[in-house]
Amino acid sequence: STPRAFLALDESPFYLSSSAVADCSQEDQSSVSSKDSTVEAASPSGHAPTGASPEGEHAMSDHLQAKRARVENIIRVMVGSPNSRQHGDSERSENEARDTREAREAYRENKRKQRLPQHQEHSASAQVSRKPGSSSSDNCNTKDEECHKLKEQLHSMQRLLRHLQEKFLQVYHQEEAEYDRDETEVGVERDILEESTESHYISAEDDFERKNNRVAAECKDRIKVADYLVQQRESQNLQETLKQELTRAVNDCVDRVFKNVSSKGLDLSPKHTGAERKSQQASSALDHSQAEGVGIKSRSLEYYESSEAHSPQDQTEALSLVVRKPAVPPMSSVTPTVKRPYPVHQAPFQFSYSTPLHDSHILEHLLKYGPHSNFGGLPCLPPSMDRTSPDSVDLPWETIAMRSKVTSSHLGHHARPSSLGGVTVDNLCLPHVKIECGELWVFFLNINVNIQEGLTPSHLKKAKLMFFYTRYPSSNVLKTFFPDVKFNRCITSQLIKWFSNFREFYYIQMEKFARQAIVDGVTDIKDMSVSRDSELFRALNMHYNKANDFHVPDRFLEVAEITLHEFYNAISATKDSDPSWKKAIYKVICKLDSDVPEEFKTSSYL
DNA sequence: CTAGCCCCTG
DNA sequence: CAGGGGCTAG
Repeated sequence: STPRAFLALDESPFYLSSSAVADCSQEDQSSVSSKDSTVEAASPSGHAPTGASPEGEHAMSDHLQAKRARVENIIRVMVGSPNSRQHGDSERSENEARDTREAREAYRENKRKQRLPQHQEHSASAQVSRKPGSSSSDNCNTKDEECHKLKEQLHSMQRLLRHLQEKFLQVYHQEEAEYDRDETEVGVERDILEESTESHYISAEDDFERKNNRVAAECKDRIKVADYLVQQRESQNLQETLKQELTRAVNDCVDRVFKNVSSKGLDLSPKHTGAERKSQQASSALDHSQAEGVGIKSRSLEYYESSEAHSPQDQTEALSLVVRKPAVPPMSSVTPTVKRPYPVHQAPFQFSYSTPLHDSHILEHLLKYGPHSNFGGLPCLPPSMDRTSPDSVDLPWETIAMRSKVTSSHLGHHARPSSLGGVTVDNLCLPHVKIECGELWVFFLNINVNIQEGLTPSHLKKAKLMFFYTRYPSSNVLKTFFPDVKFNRCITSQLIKWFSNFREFYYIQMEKFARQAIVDGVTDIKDMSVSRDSELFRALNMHYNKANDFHVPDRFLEVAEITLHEFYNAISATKDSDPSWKKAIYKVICKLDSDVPEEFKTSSYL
């Protein structure tokens, strides 16, 4: 396996969190508590000795040994006392073991300090994760659990980053005397460090988002300074090695997360043309889910290099994320891909805005105003919708959160310990840390944001298809058939409004065709049937099933025919002179509702 | 009073 | 399709 330097001690949080993720089926408490004991047992035996003790390394190749020597050199410089790095190259191998032990000891010291607060952090995050929007519906519990796991992973990564930053700052403070830098700046930096460690160690009730915000901001600032200091060093070697060895680890870490996520179906593909989107929607169509049920899997394999088989359910759920917020025009000539400032080998995270939005804008905004500010200042985002609704203030964030919801759930259900587990800190590219840190933060914050979506275009599509079964759905029906929607007054009335609009169109068509039949001289009702190739059906199908990818139930044809007859009879009897003549018809039609098939209950049926 | 429906308008 | 006004039932 990959060589593990002292920094690999920080793996333990990752093994920890990945095991927690793997155990996601367990209830929250057990997984949280078991995970600590797992670390206790696995960390000392598994990583530190193999990586650091001289005895167990005979099998190690020369290349790895050289690499390890370089890393340990870094360690010595970063951890050891100033005089310990004064010795020449000849003494180096002699002192190597000792220095490594010192480093390990120093790190253990560090780790001991972290252990206690770690518990607090976990329990705190557990509480926080439970809080948002999970009270009402049952399926929220699993999501919360999954969110919780991911939060723990984020915590772990934060600890890793923090540790790295602290190491850099140690170097920084050592060099203070030598370089005699500006006092104020130094003070500021020290304050930042103290403040951050404090806030992270005693943040039992600290808000998770706020922590993230601060971590990202501090990370930004401190890494800038640290980067500068590293460049100041005499040893170019050290600088290069540091960069490579340190950042690649974080990159790796991020990549693993993203890779894992993308393999779970999150839309991470670098670009999606409109045609691709359309084909996605087509292939995700309803008729695949039950009766016809073809080609679901092929699509996922086509887009994602997943080693796991996707169940159809997984796939359909993931696909719902492809849809965009209703406030934004769904299709734009511009590909809504966010470009990254750095080329990355992994698929970039993609926000689905109709206007190109550089993620640095998002980051900048986040760092300034935090996650719960709205994005009104960003020109590419639609203005917040209903300002009077308390929920809508955060809408732009929920837009982002839409993606992360399924992400978290998939991670929770299928995370493989191997993929997220062995994150080694043997690769760092310092200039990249800043952006990776920020993106990582944004990514996890997305997951953390309350799972609280508005109605999306795919919800609308689903509602239209449901109309083939029920013209007058009750609120309860709506709630049960849109389980991925957090219902509030606003959302409910919007859904009801949708069906009201559907009915309106439906009845208008009925009246129109009934009158047309009368004009055409139809005398016998039997001449007015509604079949799939009749003009009336085509009009209706075009409205409710535009993609024509759903098999309209026969019952709908019957109901339509009955409705047409009702209108025909009423008009023939000149009842339409009564201003409320339609009410009688409505009363008839509302009794013709049938049950919506169970398949529609799938949270992201489309 | 609120929820829900209808109607009309943009 | 959303907003808004009018209306009704509970």
